[in-house]
Amino acid sequence: MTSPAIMIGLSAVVFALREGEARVLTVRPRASSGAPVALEGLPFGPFDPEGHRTFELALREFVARQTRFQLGYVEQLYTFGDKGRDAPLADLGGGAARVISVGYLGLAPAAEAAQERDVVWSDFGRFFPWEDWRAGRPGVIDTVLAPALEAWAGRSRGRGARARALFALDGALWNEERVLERFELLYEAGLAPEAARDRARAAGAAPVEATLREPAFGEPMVSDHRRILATALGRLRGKLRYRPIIFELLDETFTLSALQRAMEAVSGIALHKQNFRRAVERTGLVEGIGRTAPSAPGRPAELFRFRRHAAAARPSLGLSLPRLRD
Amino acid sequence: MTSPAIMIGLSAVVFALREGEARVLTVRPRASSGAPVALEGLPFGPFDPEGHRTFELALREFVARQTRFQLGYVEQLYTFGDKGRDAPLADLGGGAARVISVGYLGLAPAAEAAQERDVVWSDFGRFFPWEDWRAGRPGVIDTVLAPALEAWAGRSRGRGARARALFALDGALWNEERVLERFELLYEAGLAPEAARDRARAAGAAPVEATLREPAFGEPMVSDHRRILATALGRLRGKLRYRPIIFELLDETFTLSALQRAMEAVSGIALHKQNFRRAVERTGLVEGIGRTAPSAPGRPAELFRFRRHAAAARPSLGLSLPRLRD
DNA sequence: TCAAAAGTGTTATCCTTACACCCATGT
DNA sequence: ACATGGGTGTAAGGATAACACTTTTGA
Repeated sequence: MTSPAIMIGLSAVVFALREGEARVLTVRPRASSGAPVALEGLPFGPFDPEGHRTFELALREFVARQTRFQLGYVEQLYTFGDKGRDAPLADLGGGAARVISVGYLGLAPAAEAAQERDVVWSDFGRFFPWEDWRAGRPGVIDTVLAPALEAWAGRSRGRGARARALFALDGALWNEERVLERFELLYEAGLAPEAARDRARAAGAAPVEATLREPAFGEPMVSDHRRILATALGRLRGKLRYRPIIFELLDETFTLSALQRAMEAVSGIALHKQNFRRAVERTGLVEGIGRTAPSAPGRPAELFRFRRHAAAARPSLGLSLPRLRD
Repeated sequence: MTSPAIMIGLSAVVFALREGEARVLTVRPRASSGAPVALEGLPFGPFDPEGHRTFELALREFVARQTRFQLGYVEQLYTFGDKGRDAPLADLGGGAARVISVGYLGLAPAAEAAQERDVVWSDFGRFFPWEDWRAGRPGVIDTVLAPALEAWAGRSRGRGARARALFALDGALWNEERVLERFELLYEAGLAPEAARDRARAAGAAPVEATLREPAFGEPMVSDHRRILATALGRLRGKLRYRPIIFELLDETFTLSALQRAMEAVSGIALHKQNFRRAVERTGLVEGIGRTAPSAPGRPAELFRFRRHAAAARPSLGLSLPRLRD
């Protein structure tokens, strides 16, 4: 018997800011008939060992092809290889290939050219409604998630403790970086729609589409793309603190408020204005350019610029996230 | 024309403490004749998509088979897929397969069963002699590396600045986490023996063995294993600060000095005793157990234990690294 | 009694947090 | 003038870094 083929796929999580909000690039795949299918996914492409010298080059190329723009910052996230998760292009070549997908995080500057059809910028709140705490604790946590998780935990001490720590229940503190663990908990608890789909598929049943969906659990995505997205968001949030990475999302010049709004949009928490500014100043990562931003209601704000050479000297320096409220 | 096969390989960087020193598990491969070949490598095994449900299970299995012991903590590091790097098992199946290797970091407790022949614990100073600053700035940096890097940099401002920042030249501060960047710089500068080997291979020449080697550049390893090792060491050093991960390397009970020595061995820097202890206490991650360590020269030390449940509540809490000298 | 390692006290300084307040512009 | 957002001062508390010192054992 011959060993089954392995395919390598590349998945890209591309973040950018649009109108001050953090967005992800998603693709609405079309069935062969031309009709759009229900679920969105991440830009995804096969890795061709013949044509591609490195993963990163291959990724940049197919993202450019699918979305018509160039990525800036790119970093490898994780390689997903579990059996049992749904693999979108597994039967592309005719045989039943095992797909290993290498996930990448990409950051794009705010201003971007027009998109292709079927490639859209999606607010990530659609996929993780519980991750945005900028306007305070999201209601869905207490109204939907907490009861559902409690029911799942039952009398298991371990499950209960995990749920409480991850979703800030019973006075536990919110940790914005643990995006992946939260999603995995919801998956494990069977609350993520993907869990039911994968179970059905494993049992050999036809894929069940559009069962009644509770929006509080987030929109599902194709394959394990929501897991890859969660990995990317968690990684990016963690990196904000110790890499000057937020500037990859901003324009050449920006106001301090725009910088703060960008940090807030990505991290999902509200920041304390004065303390944030002081902390930014101390890092020496930005400098004022003596001009002010074009008209807006209120006092005009000074424009700043990222000091790339200062950052190169100390690449393990990010911005602190002074929380506004507890 | 048919697409060439892809093989997935798994590489393991397994760290443990032996006699207070940080060691890596390395394998001395044997040529088919039975004679040992020159270079060591990491434990490496092919991933069989048929037999293995997940990468991690496959990794644990083949490490157990090659080394006769079980891993504790395991985490994925990075997936290496560049063409041009040497791939050790590429011709196993007869054809010229492209090998993609998924690197893993594993941590093993100090006490371990006997090894197989050809599997040895190696001090990582052998591979990175410039990474151990516990006894002060390593001499090789100024005697060998600095001049060699300077010659390579020539009048290039960028190269010079990178070399100075990474190797703490001209008063720049040492950053113990940037292990990979330092190795990549040496590789790029052609100072790592692997660079010459890979160039020769790319040019179609027979592998050159045992050219005159400067020990200050570190012992080379098979394939790109030294790069994987550098990735692992850098990742582990970074993680010490924000995950209670050092305890994976210690016994059930340990003295505070042993804890400090472990942190020092991994991070490669000397720590300030009192400030380290105060910082450890503040975290609440350890508790005294009221007993003292068995006899040793000097005053007996109290034994401590890792408080696993305290760590579970705040998994993003590591130990600080208060430096002893600047 | 002395070497060796464990363990304690104390201070200056810096960073973080949390207040409350003033400034410049468009309408 | 006033709403709107930009920008500043200051003080308490905690963390860090840098000192030097005492304690308890085995040889």
